[in-house]
Amino acid sequence: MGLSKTEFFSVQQNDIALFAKAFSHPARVAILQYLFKSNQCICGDLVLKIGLAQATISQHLKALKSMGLIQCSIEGTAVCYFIDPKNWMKMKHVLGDFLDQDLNPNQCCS
Amino acid sequence: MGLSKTEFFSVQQNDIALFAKAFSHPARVAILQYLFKSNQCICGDLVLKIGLAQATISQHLKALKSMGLIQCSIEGTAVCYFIDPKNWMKMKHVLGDFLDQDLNPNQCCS
DNA sequence: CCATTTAATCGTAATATTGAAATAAAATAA
DNA sequence: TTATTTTATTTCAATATTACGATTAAATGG
Repeated sequence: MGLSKTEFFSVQQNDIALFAKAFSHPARVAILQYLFKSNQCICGDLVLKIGLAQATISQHLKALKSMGLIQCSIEGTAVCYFIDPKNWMKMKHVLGDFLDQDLNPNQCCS
Repeated sequence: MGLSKTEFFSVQQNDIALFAKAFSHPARVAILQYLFKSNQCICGDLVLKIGLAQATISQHLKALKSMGLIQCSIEGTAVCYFIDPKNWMKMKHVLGDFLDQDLNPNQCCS
């Protein structure tokens, strides 16, 4: 039905899925990498850098902002975006704990 | 248009997005967590454990398999799924490098 | 052979995502 | 005020994802 049954899952499982969704589009990955490299940027920088339309970049920025991974401050006519360090760390822990699961050494399908 | 412009992005950026997409649904997170805990399982176990329909679980398993994160072996009428340790490690490195980016200590939006 | 068990696939409906043109909004500059 | 710059929003089209009932397929047991 196109609607995830989130009520079937734990808060942690839904959190992992939500953070992963933030990175599930290469444009959002590119935006975050650019923000890490340049420390901050405006929407127009990303339009030039990435090549997607302004409306599209703005939409991806809105998505990243609503997930809390980036913040912005208004500077005249420009809007300056930057990584939210606190939520980036939170995301790192949530996803890190999941990725760092180790395989059980027991034999499989015995 | 509903079609990601993958050609605008690097192989690495697309890889990160593809692996993240594997985790972007809580059912797939739950499946992987269960596989880590139990080492292996069959589709029917997950149907009971998670509560989604058999066809739905089967679809999520197919997605995880096509991304290389899990493998399976046929055991009579059952199909036994397990984590692919090699690709799990590869994914961990690809995503880990991205997540471990550090913030530049310089002042933002100066 | 036929029934049972288990999973994959097909078909379909509902919803979400992606992309961009057009427009609106908000701040500044002249 | 008017023009310019920059970004956000609206709207729409195309495609993808999620979910599940129904069916099919494949192996085993009787």
